[in-house]
Formats: sequence, C-alpha cells, structure tokens
Amino acid sequence: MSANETRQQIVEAADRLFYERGFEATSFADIARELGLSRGNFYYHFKTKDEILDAVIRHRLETTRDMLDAWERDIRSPAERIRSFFRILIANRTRIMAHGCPVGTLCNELAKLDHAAKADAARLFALFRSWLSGQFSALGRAADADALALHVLMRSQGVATLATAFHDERFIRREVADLEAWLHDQCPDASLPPPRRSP
Amino acid sequence: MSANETRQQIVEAADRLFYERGFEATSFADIARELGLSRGNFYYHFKTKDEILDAVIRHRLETTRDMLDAWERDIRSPAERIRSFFRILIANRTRIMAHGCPVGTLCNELAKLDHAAKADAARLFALFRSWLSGQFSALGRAADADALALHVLMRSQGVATLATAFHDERFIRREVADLEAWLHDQCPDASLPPPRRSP
DNA sequence: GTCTATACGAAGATAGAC
DNA sequence: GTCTATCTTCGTATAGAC
Repeated sequence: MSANETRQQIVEAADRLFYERGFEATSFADIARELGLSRGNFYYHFKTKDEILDAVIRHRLETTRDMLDAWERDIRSPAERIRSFFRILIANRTRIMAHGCPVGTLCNELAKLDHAAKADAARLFALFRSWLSGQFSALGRAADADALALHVLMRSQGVATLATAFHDERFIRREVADLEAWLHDQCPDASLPPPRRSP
Repeated sequence: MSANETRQQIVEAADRLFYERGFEATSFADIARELGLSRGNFYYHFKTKDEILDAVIRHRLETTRDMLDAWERDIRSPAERIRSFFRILIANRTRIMAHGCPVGTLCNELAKLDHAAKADAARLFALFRSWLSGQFSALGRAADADALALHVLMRSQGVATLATAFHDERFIRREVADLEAWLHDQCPDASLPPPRRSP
C-alpha cells in the first residue's frame, strides 16, 4: 500500500468517526482498528491527533467545494440550488438524527475545547455562507445576500440539532417545507414550484 | 461542611464546567480543583461520572422550571413571555458565542457518545417545548402550537450554533429582531411593540 | 466528611526491528 | 511502510487513615 493511499484511508475513517463519535471520543486505536492498522504504523502518517483533525477539515472543505461546484454546474436556477441545500437535511436525515450536522457539531466541540483548529472548522460554515450569498445575489437580493445566507444556515443548524434531540423525521420534513415557502416569499420571481406551507 | 452543601457545590461546578468544556473533556480532577476538594472526597458524594451528569441534568431541569414559572407569574402576555425566551439569546450572548447553547451542545455531545443520559438531556428541550406550546395555545394557536414551539426552539438553536462559529453579536441581534417580527406575524392580535424587520 | 495513597486501564506518543 | 514493544500521562475508581 502506498503512503498516500493509507493516508487517505486514515483521513476518511477519521472523518467518519469524528462525525459519529466526536473528535475527543475517537482514539487513535479506534481509527487504526477500523482499518486493520497497528497504532505504530499510524504515527508514520500522522505525528499527532491534531494533524489528523487538520487533514479531516481540509478533506471536508474539498468535498464540500466539489459538491457546491457540481450544483453550480448542474443546476440552472439559483433558487433550485438553494433548494438542493435544504434537501441535504432530508437526504441525510438518518445520520443527522443520530449524530447531528457534521459541521455544526464539530464547530461546537472545538469551541468548547478552545481548540486551535476551531477557526478552520468554521471555514466550512464560511464556505456554505459565501456560496449561499452568491445564490441570493443572483436572485436579485445582493443588498442583504449575506444576511439571507446566514439565515438559511441558521435554520439548517437548528433543524439538525432538534432532529437529533427529538429523533423526529416529520419535524425535518415540515421545516424543510417551511424553508421552501420562505424562499418563495423572499424571491417570488424565481419560478419555484408551489410551496406547501406550515406551520 | 454538610454533605448536602458539598454535593450542591459539586453539582454547580460540574454544571458550569460541562457547559464550558463539555462533559467528556471535564475530569473529576477539574471539578475537585475548582472547589479545592481532593479527588478522594469526591467519591464520597458521587460514585461515577454518570451520577454527576444525572445530578447536573436534574439541576438544570429545576432551574429551568423555576425560570419558566417566574415568567408565568411575572409576565401577563403570552407573547411577551415568548419574547423573554427570545431575549435569552441576547442576555447570554457572550457565553453563547464562547460555548454555544447549554442544552443543544449537551444533547449533541451525549448523542455522539450514545450516552445513557441522552434522553434525559432531551427532556430539557421538552420542557421548553411544552412551555412554548402552552404560550402559543394561549395566543389562539392551539391547533399548531407544538409545531410553532419546535420552530422557535429550532431557530434559537440555529442562532446559538452560528453565533459560536462566527462570533457575531450583530447576527444574534438581527435574528432576534427577525424572531420578534415572525411572532408578530403569527399572532397579530397579541399587542406586541412594533417589530423591526430584517432580513 | 475529608484526606493521602494507590490500583488500573486507556490514550497519546516514541523506538527500533523487520 | 508496517509491525511489536514500551514509555508517559491522565482519568476513573478504590482503600483506608484521620
């Protein structure tokens, strides 16, 4: 196995375990066991746990950028792109109800630990923020695009947290429908499908 | 010092440290040091860390009930009571930007740990949920009072998470103003002060 | 009730053989 | 590049003196 392949496998396993169990609660042994590696070998690829965290955050930044680029390329309407963002909540509902939002929960954990990487983790939010802001600008809301982007992020985070606490899939679907209705109110010219409203 | 006094001091110190650093990241030694106690003495009061967690959650349930009871007693209008809930975000903004929402972050952490107490922690949310639901019922929205309560909780959680990630006090104030405008739209008869709207 | 001393295991990290 | 063995630190938990 080449160094890069093993390294990549470590990052992907750490990414999953940091999400499912949290950063602190995941040990080197956990990641190594997952891959059938010895702990010793581990240190050939990463000297410290913080190095793995940095690599995981970079990996998440890359995959997130790829996802947003794909939406930018494949979806014509900015409103439909924003809807794709809403729909993450439904597509990932099972994992969200079990482990929360990968971005929000990591930022919260690193904030409590006052960890050096907490600002890096917040860049994941910043990535969504600037992308969403761009979509709202394209919808003619350049003046308050950033505030609208933060508002959307805020609601997605709230839905994730409550969905985890209450394990309630209907709540997720209701709030996504409400987000779509909200989007329609914000940008009535964007030719969205007719929204269902609740509450 | 009586057993009950010491026990109460332990619970209060643990409550604060669990909030500021997280449950897992807080050790017995941390709590003991905070109070000038020896670790040995500690075990006279609590046998395991999970016992402390249970006591902390019970303590939070009590103080939360006290706060809601006081609002119920001191504030006439249900809409004004709901506004008091919104205003927690502003009153506690400094601690929220540093450590997030005490309820949301605890529920998230316990969910990741798949901890036995995660359902107990969710009862803190349930307490706010049923109280908010009661206020919306009193405002004539009995039919969808629970959905409205969850919606309010959802937005408060989202605001807390993003405020932590971005350390943005103006964002908090803007979203609280938006919540007040939303409340006014939901219950136009409730004689609220004129809301500022944004975004 | 509070203390000191200590057992035990887990986790981060290193050294050196293959 | 991967392994085993080992070191060190820390955290939970216990025993027993005062």
